[in-house]
Amino acid sequence: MRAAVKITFLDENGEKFFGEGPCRLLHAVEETGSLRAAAQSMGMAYTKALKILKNAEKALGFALTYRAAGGKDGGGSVLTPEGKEWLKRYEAYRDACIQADRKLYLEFFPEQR
Amino acid sequence: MRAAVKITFLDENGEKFFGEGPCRLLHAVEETGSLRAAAQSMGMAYTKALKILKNAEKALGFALTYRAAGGKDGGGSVLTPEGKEWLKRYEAYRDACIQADRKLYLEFFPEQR
DNA sequence: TATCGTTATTGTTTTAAAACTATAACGGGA
DNA sequence: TCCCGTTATAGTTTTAAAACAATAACGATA
Repeated sequence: MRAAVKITFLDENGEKFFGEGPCRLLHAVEETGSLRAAAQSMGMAYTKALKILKNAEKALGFALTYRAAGGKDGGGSVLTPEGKEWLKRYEAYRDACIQADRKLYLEFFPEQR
Repeated sequence: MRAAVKITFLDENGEKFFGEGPCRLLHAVEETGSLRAAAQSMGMAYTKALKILKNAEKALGFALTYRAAGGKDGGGSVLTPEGKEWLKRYEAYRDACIQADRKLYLEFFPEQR
């Protein structure tokens, strides 16, 4: 038995717009340079990946990725500077929460390992 | 914008078996004395409520409720002593996590609210 | 101007969770 | 022995999310 902690960001309407899914998606975009390839690498439909990004960018008020169609290789997607910064802060906060909650777990459930 | 933290307990197979839903359900059972009435008060199907309890009890290895059919009022459900104790510890741990994570939020996102 | 692999949009199909329905069994008490 | 409202179980129907499919537009390059 163990406890899992999940951090999710909500907009002013209480709607989720960022969590582990979008986080992993952004990393995949960084690695592949393409939203389509990123979605595919996660076993996610492209339409869903695009929806996730548009939704998050709308809530945040800035672009997480710069997406371009056309060009020599057909186009592609890259993280914006703001996107990189947001991703870093999200992960730092998430990890701090996980660490803090794990410590609390040992206090509240000392008999569990 | 705000961050929400969700605490979930997983069994050895990584399957969720306890979180806010089951927690609220147990409180409703305490208040109503009936699993059926508890489910109804939450707008939840009885079959789902029963499934939740059986699943959690199996993972924990002890009964959260004592359920009886028949008798003067048709029967009913009450929390076992172990169920009350588990509920109390879950809520205490959950609240400690929420408080710790809220404090961290102010550190990592000081410009928000 | 034709080609390429993207981004973007729309509509359909699958799928899995939840809700719903029906029915049996329980067991005190009238 | 019958009645009551509950627990318990099995099967069906709804519903919402996700996956899938099809198509248009983009724009640098040859």
